[in-house]
Order: sequence, then structure tokens, then C-alpha cells
Amino acid sequence: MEEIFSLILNGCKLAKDLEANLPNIANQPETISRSCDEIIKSFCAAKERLNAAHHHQAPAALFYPPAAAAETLFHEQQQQQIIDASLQEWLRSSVTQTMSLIQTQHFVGRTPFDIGEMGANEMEGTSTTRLRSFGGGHHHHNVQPMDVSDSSRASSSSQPRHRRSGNARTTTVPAPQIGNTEIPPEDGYTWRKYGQKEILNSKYPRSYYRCTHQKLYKCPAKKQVQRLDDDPSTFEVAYYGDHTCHMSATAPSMVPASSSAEITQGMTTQQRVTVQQPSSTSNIGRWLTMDVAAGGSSTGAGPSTVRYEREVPGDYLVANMADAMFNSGSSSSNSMEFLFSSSNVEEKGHPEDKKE
DNA sequence: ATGATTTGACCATT
DNA sequence: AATGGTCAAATCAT
Repeated sequence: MEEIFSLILNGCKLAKDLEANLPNIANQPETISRSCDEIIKSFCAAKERLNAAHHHQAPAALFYPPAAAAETLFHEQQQQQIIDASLQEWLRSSVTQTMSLIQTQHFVGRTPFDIGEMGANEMEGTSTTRLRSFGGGHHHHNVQPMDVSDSSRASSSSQPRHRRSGNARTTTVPAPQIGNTEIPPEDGYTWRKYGQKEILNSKYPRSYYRCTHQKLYKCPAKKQVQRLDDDPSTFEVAYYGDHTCHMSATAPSMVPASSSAEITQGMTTQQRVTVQQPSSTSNIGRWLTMDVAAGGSSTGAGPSTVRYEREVPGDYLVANMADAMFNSGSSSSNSMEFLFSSSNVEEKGHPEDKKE
């Protein structure tokens, strides 16, 4: 156990070192990469040991895990929380600035996440392959009877509760390289969670989000986020519907989800640092909401006129992200302008996503 | 007070 | 009938 902790702490230390050095090596991707590798290695080693210690019996009840398993999972979670706590401390300190710098300099033009678009069918195929059938292990703390003897519904059922409408754009988002890997991915839009569900044959629950501005702008955009069974550090995000709300409200910029993901990803990291507090999801939107000029010419960007989403083929976007994000005019060389090359995003328009 | 999240219940789809 | 998606009351956070 001590070994594990020392591994973790070592990882933290390495990360700190990296942080300190970052300004110096910002343009040495290889060096940074090597550092990251070391950090990751350290944490992975810790994780492996944790798993080895607790994981040997992963019983495969079909629906509900035996108490023992639940306990095991619970312990694991506690470990994870301890790890998280360490990381939080580090992350909280001042990484934010550093990260924005990294993102600015390093991630531009790269697409570390593989965006796959598949129809629902394909998606289903993959998930059945991937999520093998040893379901069960959900870490559900006891559900308390909530005594909401509510039955005054059953009349307002006019919404099409379509199951998995055809056009899902599915994104697999690996855990952030930096810091906490438990954080749900973000994509720059602001979402409101409206549900969570245990999914059969999946270890982890699926979370349901809708656009925060659904009611304001009738924005139909939705997404579902679920951790992969195989690889809990990877999230599968399925998008349904397109944003009809205007960009300044929810979108980080005109970048489609795929390319904004890389930026968002990092920000998520910072923003979700406090994982234990489950309800702090949406500050992110705030900075994004603030002031994101796009397109190099339109500064005022009349929101309602701008087509913010999809089809920005070779556009370079200038966004004042870092500034807006942390409004930290301090040392982080206010990189007022960095551009994303939202090049190879081939989101074929599937506008026929109507429900109403 | 307002807005977001949690979570059991409800209901459409398979 | 089972499963997944959504609703909405209760709760939490700001």
C-alpha cells in the first residue's frame, strides 16, 4: 500500500516538475511527451497495483453484484478518491494557466481523440463487442427510498421517446493526459444533466445531457456519456441533434465538437478537478460563454445570425479562449490568438434530425 | 432565489 | 417483459 502511495506521489511530483518547467519546454513536444509518459507510468503502476490488490475476484453476476464485489469497488473508489485528492491539490494550484499555455502551443492542429461517426447500428455493434457481458459491477451506493409518491404524470406524454435515433455522432474521448482521469469529457458546450442510468452489460452508468439552452432556444442537442467497460479512462460520447442555440451561448467557438474537443478536454480537466462534488459541471460554460470571437472579422458576432456549427472546412478561428477562460491576465502570456485548424472534420451534414 | 444535479418513476421502443 | 430515455420532485450549489 505504501508502495502505491509513493507511486502516486511520485507521479504528482513529476507532474509538478513538468508544470514548473513547462514554460521553458513549451516548444519541445518530445520533452513534454516524455514527461507525460513518466507521469502516466507512475500512475499506471499505482493503478495496476491497486487493481492487483483488490481486483482478483471480479464476480460476474448478471445484474447485481454480490455485496463483496460492491465492497471491493467501493474500496477502489476510495483509493481513487485519495488519488484524486492528491491530484486536485496539484491541479488546483496553478495548472490552469500552464494548461492553457500547453493547449495553445501543443495541441493546436492535433486531434488526439478519435472521432468516429457511426450510425446507431454501428455503434451498437461496437458496444456489444466491446462491452462484454460481464456486467453487473455497478458501484451504486444504496438507493434510498425517496418516497416521491408521484403519480401525477401519465398525461403529458407527447414526446417521442425514440430509442436511439439514427444519427448519433459517437466520439471516443480518452481520458485527459493531464491529471484526473475520472472526469467526464466535455466538449465546450454547456450541458445539463437530466438523467443517468445503469446500462445492461455495462459497468458504468450512462449519463444523459441536454443543451443547457434547450428551453431558451429550443436547442435539441443532446449527448450521452458513458465510460467504456474495457477502459474506464475512456469515455464514449454520443451526440444527438444539433445545436440551434447560438454560439455565444453554448459553444466555445465555431469549432465543431470534434476539434473543440481537444481544447475543451483540457479545460474540463481543470474545471472538473473537484470530482467529489458532483454538481459543478457547468462553470465551464461560463467562461466559454463569455467572449469568444470567431472568424477573424466578426467581433460582435450577432449571435442569432451565425451558423456556429459544422461546416467550417478550412477555417481558422481566432479565439480568445485562454483569456476568457481564466481571465487571468497574470503571467500566461495572454495568447490572445490561437487558431484551430478545424481541418479534417468531415461531419457530413445530417440536418434531418428533427423531432417535433 | 435561482439554477444544476440526483434519482426514482414513468413510458416508448424493442 | 426488458431495456433505455426522459421527466420531475427533491436536493444541492451558488
